[in-house]
Amino acid sequence: MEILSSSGLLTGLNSEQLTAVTWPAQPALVLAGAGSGKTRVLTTRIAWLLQTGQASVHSILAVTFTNKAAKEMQLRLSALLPVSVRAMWLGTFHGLCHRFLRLHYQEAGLPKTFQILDMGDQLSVIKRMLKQLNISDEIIAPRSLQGFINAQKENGLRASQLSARDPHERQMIECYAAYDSLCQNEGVVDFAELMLRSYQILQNNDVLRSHYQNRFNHVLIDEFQDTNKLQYAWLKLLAGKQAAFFAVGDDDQSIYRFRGAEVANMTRFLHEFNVSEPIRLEQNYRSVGNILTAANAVIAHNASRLGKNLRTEAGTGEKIRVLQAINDIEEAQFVVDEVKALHREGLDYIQMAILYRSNAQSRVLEQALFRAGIPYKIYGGLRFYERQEIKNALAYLRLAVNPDDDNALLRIINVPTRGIGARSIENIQAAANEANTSLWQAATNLAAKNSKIAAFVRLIENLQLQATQISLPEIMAAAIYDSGLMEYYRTQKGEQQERINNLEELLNAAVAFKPQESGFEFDSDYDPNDPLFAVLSFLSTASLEAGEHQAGQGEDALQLMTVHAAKGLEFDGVFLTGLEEGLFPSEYSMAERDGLEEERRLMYVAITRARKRLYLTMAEQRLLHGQTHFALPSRFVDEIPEAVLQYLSAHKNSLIARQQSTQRTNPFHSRSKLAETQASQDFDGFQLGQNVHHERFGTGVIIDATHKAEGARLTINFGKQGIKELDTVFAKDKLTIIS
DNA sequence: TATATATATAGCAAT
DNA sequence: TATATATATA
Repeated sequence: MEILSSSGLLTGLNSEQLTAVTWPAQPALVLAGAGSGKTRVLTTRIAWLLQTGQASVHSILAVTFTNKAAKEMQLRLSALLPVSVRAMWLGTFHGLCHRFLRLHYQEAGLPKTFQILDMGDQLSVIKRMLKQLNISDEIIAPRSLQGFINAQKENGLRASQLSARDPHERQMIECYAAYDSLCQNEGVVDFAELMLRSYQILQNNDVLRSHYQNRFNHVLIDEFQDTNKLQYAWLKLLAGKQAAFFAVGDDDQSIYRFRGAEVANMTRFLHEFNVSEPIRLEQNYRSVGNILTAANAVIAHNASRLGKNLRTEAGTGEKIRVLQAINDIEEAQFVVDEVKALHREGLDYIQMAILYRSNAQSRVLEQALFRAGIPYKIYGGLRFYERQEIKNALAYLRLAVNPDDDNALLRIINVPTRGIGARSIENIQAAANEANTSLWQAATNLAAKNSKIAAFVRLIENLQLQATQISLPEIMAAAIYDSGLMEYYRTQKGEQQERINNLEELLNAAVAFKPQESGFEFDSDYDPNDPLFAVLSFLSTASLEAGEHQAGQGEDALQLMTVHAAKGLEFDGVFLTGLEEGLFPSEYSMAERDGLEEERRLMYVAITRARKRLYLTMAEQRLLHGQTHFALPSRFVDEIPEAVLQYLSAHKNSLIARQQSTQRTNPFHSRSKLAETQASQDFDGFQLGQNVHHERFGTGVIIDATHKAEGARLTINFGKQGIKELDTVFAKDKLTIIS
């Protein structure tokens, strides 16, 4: 073991990890369980390849899904070895494709200043296009078209490669084609287009393809289970015949099917690369035994798995605490009380997280935390770069560098209001259609006749000029102040201080921005001293890292996020909230094929975030979208062995272990008084929120009811049996009220 | 043309 | 709940 002793790199690795890290230059699939040291394996392998001279920084392609993960790897790598990480192609799929397209914009048929559409931008382009084509929302819903287009692109398919099975689908495909040509005219690309465009260039351009295939001899991919068809194809194309394809993933943590991820890529990989057996990392360094028992038990309910069982050398630890609250407010209060108690015992807030299935659930928690004066930080939700004032300010900049961006123009032509109303905009659009030009071009033509349009044109022309002359922060300031945007928010009534602060924050971000660190590759075409270079990098970073902007980092604050956002993170204490049927698993998932398995994997991810202490909480009643919902505890809680659970009840801030129920199926059969009074309207002898038993469907809860001419119609959630609608006229004697 | 108010309508996870 | 659209009125 010469290498071992000569280098500190490999010390401390267990034998599974060592096998993975020092795997020869051959394809490998590493099946890495949660908390098994996956990131460590990846970074150590890269360092080892570099140190032993098997690879150079130029010959490595390393891909992650989030910017956070990419930065983490950069950081750890530079701690291991003094390498120039910037020269390495290490980044997210979208970040690397963006870099590629900026480098090869000519081959890609894109303008040098092309801009990126985020989901919101994409939706407005689609709406605008549908209006232009005179297609109403009822015939094609903008959101469904958006989903359709993205799904096709993620499968690597252009409109021309699709065939329709019915007239509606034919229209969707026509819209897809129209959308693509609109984007092309306006010089904008959406997220999926970044990938597809890069892929197609590599596929069609022999020179470029062989250049990159010769260059990369090691291709490493993290979170492989979340790759979609196109991403996998892109990786294979870049790897070529001779590169070593090193894939790390966990099929049990595949939670992005809704955006095209295919777990099947893992088995496909094994087959296509002739890998007989994956390398399994099953030693968990994160959680105590009880938590792992729960995670293993839950995930065992899934049928399609590669198979893996986590083990730990830590003790069993505490039991997992379970609480069912009367409603969402009480649930939040319980969490707050527990957080306070744990903090008093010496646990830092930053070591605790509250997780939930959907962002809408954060509100109640936030209020309770705010009242209690606990510092907290929310991830996700409305991100910094998605706020309207930020998007408005950036739209000025986008228009300045790329005047064909109609979306940007429409966004701010009358923000702040400058007398260009709906009528004037229609005129501009008509003129643009007539002459087949961009809106900007049409506006400049109309400026002679309309003084208000003329003023707007002058404003933008001035910004355009500045974009070639002055520095990024100065241009940003011009976009915010000269446009009148800041003044607009200052004089608007209502609480606009937040928006003003955000605009100032945006200015700070522009001052602090370092284009060299933005993952932009230097090319002879770009002069790093050219302000345009900085503006383009800044705008792209804003689109690609919309969520990463974080104020007050390093502060001791409780972490709030969705389970999706929590993937890859770990905390000493985790509160998993809203564990109710219909919410988690979500009701949408139940209608989809294999939807439940995906939700279960999500549950698995959630459980395995916790190191020492885990709480599972749920509410009998909660307010969602302004309506009261009733639900049973999530089936996933039932899937955890009772031996590792401890049921609690919340009473005046003190916890009393609830008498353990002998009924395995429903430990929560006592109903609260409050819930009853709030749902006391009578429906032929039944009430909302009541637990009932049906001879065929088992135990369920009444979630909705309507009066009928005779009797009433009840909507009952029977958990595993699904949601059923029953008429009391027929079903009355089959139903017994049990609470 | 700009603004205020009323009413309908869809609603999950995120690079 | 948030957002879009319609309608009224200055």
